[in-house]
Amino acid sequence: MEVDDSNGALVNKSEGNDFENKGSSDPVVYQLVRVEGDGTLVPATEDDVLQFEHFLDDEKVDLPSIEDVGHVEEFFSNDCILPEKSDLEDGCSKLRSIEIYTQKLGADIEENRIQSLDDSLSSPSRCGVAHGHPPDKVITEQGDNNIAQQDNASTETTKSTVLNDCCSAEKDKADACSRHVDDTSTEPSVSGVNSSVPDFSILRGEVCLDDLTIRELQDAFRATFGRQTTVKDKIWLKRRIIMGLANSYDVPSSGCVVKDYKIVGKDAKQQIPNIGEIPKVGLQAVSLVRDQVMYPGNEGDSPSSSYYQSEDQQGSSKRFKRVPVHNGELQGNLLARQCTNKRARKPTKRYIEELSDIEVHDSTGKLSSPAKRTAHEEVLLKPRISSFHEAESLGTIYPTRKDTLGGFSVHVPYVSRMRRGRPRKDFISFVDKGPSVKPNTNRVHTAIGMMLAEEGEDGNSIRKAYEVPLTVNSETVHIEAVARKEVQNLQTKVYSAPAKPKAKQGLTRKHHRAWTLCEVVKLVDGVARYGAGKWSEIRKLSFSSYSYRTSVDLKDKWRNLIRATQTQLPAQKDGGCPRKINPSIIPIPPSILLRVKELNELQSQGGSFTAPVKFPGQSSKVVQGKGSGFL
DNA sequence: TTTAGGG
DNA sequence: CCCTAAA
Repeated sequence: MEVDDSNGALVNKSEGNDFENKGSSDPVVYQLVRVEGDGTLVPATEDDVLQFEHFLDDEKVDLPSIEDVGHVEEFFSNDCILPEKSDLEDGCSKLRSIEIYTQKLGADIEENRIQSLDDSLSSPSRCGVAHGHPPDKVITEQGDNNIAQQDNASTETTKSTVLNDCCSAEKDKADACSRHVDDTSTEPSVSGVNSSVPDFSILRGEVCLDDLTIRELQDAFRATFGRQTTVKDKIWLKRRIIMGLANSYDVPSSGCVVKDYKIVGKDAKQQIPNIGEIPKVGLQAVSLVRDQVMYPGNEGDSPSSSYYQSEDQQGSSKRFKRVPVHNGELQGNLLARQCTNKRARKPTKRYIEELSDIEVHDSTGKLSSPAKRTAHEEVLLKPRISSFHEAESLGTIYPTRKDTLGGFSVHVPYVSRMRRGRPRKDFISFVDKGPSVKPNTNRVHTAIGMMLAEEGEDGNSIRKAYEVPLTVNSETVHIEAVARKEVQNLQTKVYSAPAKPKAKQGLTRKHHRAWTLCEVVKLVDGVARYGAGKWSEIRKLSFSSYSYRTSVDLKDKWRNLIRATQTQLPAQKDGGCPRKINPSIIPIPPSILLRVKELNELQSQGGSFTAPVKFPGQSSKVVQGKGSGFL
């Protein structure tokens, strides 16, 4: 069931059992396990256990309400405990409770899922299944279930789960409508809302694809990959879905059951539980799943609930706090969090756009903003291949940074410099379909990347090359010219959207070039001659030989010089320089700084600009500065 | 395009 | 250095 992208985790491992109900007496114990990025299971640490412990306190007090589920979902999507069955002999009832709690969470999440589905109901064919079962009922029944389970557990230190095979009668209980929903979730998801007992078939990660119709398979495909498919080939669909679920390309096309990341034959279900893989922790068995719950998509709004977060433990633990928040508030909180995560920034127009984008999406009721925001955060935190799926499923495609060019594996959506405007559907599909679809383009892509990776003679070629197709750049070195062509090719091929001049992609950063004293002197000289602010003039006349210095650079440098005069000079007067002196950095000669200061004061206060007048005298000073032995 | 200014 | 807004 679990879709693991990069560093996430699979969800659970469970022995196949078909106990229909809680009456079962099969001894089951739960073990706390952390799922590492590579899919291996590691025994949970004390901290992990503690993290979940406080859930027990809340458990009976306030069960998550529908308003709460947004948060629950958030929690669930990040760090999940899911039941794991194994043959350990002893169990801790506390942790069992945790597991139970998770069950509730699962059910609640499902409720939420369906509710949001209902809210944003775009397809008339969908039914609000949640109506059939008021949340209270579900929760209550869950509670009953819990009690029974706990009793069982406390007496025999065993636990019976209510796991059902996905093809079992449990599923059949669902009416046609809910069935549809369930089917859509032939993949990582919590399901079985309308039944009083949580359907763990999905949680267990077992999926029967054989019984699905083409339409259902297509739904599952969409849920899995986040995009539509028109393929009607059942086998193909099955393969794709399973591949998507199992991250494997070696998949049989029929009779397959996705189980614990493994594809097993339908009949092989009863076979060997890979106990060996499960490190036994003294007490119990719970599988701690981080980062990886994918919610089944339903008619396009799937991505809204698919909610990946990759944050460190600290960040995740924050999420455990179950603060009852209304969805609206939740949005606000999350938004605020986003703001705090990002560097504080003045709300420029663009920023406002970004924010309002979220709002817009919210207003659609599709709840796509969380996912989008997630993508934002995630991208900033940790590049993950999965981002593409997210983005794709959102219908919003994030551009990637330069490292993209080497190949798909290094595509890193870079949101903060995100392309605005319409999503590049083509690009995503291109990415998704992989090299086989458009191998030519891919090769070109790579080739360009490699070519551009070579630094041009002035060190700016990379950047320029990328900018060229988008802006008009008069300076063109050879490599740039070639690159322009190719990149434009790419643009038309890959990004079918017309390249707006403004749609610059901050793919690369200009090669940093330390300012030499000579340059500084020229700059100061130029300022003295033409006046501060005439940067383009200074550049033309004084920096003609430094093609890599733009007028903006000059302006920035001058600003820095001004700052230096305001800080460095007094400090030098004080005598002691508290900071370590980096020998590789040549301090700007005080004489020059002094002149900068003079120029600045003169030009800023003087109002009427008379810089040229000062030129001769300053020039001589510069000579002095040069001769003062700083270089 | 250039300049000014925040990040 | 980057990114924008404004001129």
